Amino acid sequence: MLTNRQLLVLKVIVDDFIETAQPVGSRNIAKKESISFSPATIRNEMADLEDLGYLEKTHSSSGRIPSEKGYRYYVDHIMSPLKLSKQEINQIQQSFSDRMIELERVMQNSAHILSELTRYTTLVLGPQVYETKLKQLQIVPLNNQSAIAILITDKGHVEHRSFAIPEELDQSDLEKTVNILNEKLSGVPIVYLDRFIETEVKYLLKKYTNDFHKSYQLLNQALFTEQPTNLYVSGKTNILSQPEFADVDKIRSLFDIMESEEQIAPVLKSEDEGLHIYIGQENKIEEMSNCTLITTTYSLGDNQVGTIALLGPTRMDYAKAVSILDLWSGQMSQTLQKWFTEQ
Amino acid sequence: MLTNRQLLVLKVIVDDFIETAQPVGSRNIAKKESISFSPATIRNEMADLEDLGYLEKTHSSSGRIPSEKGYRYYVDHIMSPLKLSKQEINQIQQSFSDRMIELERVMQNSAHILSELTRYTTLVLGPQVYETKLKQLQIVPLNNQSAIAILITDKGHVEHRSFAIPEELDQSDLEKTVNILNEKLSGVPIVYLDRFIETEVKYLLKKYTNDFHKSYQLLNQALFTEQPTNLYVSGKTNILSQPEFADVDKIRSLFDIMESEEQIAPVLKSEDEGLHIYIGQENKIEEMSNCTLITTTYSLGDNQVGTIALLGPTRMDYAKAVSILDLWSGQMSQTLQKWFTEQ
DNA sequence: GTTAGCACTCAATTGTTTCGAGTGCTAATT
DNA sequence: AATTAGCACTCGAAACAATTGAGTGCTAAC
Repeated sequence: MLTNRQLLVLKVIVDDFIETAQPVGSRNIAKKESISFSPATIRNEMADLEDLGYLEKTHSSSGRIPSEKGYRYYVDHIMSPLKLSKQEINQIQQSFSDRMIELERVMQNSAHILSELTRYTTLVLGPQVYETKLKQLQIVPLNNQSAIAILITDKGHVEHRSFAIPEELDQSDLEKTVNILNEKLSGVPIVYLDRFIETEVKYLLKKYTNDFHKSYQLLNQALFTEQPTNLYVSGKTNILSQPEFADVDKIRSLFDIMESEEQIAPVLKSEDEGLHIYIGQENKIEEMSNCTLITTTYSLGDNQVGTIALLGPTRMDYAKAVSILDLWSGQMSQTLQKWFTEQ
Repeated sequence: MLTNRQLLVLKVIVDDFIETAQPVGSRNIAKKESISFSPATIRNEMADLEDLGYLEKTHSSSGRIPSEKGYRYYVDHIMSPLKLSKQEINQIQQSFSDRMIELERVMQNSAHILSELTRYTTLVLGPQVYETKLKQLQIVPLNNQSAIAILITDKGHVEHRSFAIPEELDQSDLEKTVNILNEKLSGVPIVYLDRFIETEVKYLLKKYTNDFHKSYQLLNQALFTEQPTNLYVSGKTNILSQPEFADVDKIRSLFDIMESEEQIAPVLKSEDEGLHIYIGQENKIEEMSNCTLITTTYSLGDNQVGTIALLGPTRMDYAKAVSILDLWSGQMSQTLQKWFTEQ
């Protein structure tokens, strides 16, 4: 257990290093208002903190920098949430106040604003639309081999996928299946699609089509191919202005990661509810091992529906990042709630 | 006018510098097989070429590097197209041989393969679908204020846009307009949409709706808002492995450009038919001033429908890049032709 | 016209020195 | 017993000099 003074010293060092990116020396610490003891005392404390693993030296006679364990302790026990400025709060709130026609646009916009405010990279995983209803389903055959399925939800989300029409499905069956789907599936909440198809649609297909199996296959191709990810990223280049990324190789590997949804999306998807901080090596992706990822989820009612994250150097302004994410996720959840109950 | 020997020297220097990224000295040139005269002679020629502006020195006793004018001359008068390897040709051809359900996927795939082959950044501006027909138009009202328009072309391209429904448009007019549009516009070639609306649709709207103006406004909102750009970019990080981009600031500004479609798309859109090479300062975008952009167009029949481009350092492998672009654009045009006439 | 020869240039590398911010330890002070 | 002053020591960073070598331009010989 750390003494109060050790706590104070650790806090000052982390705060200073977050600001300046330079190792912090005892003399500089002693100059701070909050510090009332001499450099020598601080040196002793620092030596202890280093022994305990909270601090590191870059070389034998340098000042100290926080270790990952130090950041972890800071985040868990020391840091207090930052009070955001009115302006910052306003900006975040405004990203919700625009007339939201499409959820997509809100997401993109939010990502943009958060990356501007924090100067870190923002990743938003769009909502899993549990409660949205299928406003309309359209299957449009393009020719004999292929067709396009278009799903429109009542919240303005449009999704389309092309797929191959099963061979040997005859023309009349195709038409019938398409008609049945188009007619029957409108207005069905997405989560119930499975069940609804089981109970209502299957029976119709059996009744009206010649080759039930082929028709059913068509249906599955149209509705249940690939789960689309909806990841919005903004401020990718922000991370370039951080001094820890002066090295082109690091930049390259990090960018390659950020470019590929397939690698990032699963990480965000697997998040538990609430706010999580992954410091350095704690990240599951190796290329992020000198970054910190802060994630938080947002929800609709009791359902967690999406994730938002900030990616920056381990020397991140944790207090600010956390405050901003908290504010956003609260606002987002609230807005979703309002939006989904209003009409 | 350059002598043959000057031509040869210039060619050797450009080729060597493209390969090594190092200033080329007279001794090294003399060692090449194609060179049968001494370093001293070469030095004289190089001095002349420098006076003429085709070569530069990085400092007073360094070897020479090509100037932008030198590259320009090389590209215009010296370079001969590179014969591609069978493997390279195969890879490009294969990107067309997959069963093309969606044009989008072909584009994305092509961009990927070209960036792999060249190690430069590939930019593809998708086809302006002159000849495609509207397979289906759907306007789906979400609520009283907003609706979504979905356009599906017969080539599987899906486009959607949300828009606000004009206020005070009464319910019955809305329904009627939507019905008329949905019914009448299917199968109409995109280029004729304007005309078709003038001749066929306007008259129907006038006849069946109460407030023609509002309905007509609705139609315009649905069909003619923002022209969506369809830009596919691949291999953005390739450029990071070029030694000329060791500097983080340059990287940053270039990446910021590449992130924003709004800045890139117009450049590609404005291209004249055929192959164009923009070396360094010739680029319209300042941040690209130490890059070369090679663009070429592809076409359907006589109509130029899209553009593809490679972005790399000025020290680019011009011969290879040009050969690859030529091959691709030929294949693409051919494929489009086949595809649009076959059914 | 070509080339050998030579003095000259300059970036890059290496080694040396100096500087200063910082440490750890010990002894004096509170 | 805790704190602090004092001091020797460490080490990176910056400044400077010396060395090296790849390259040039020029002149004179071939």
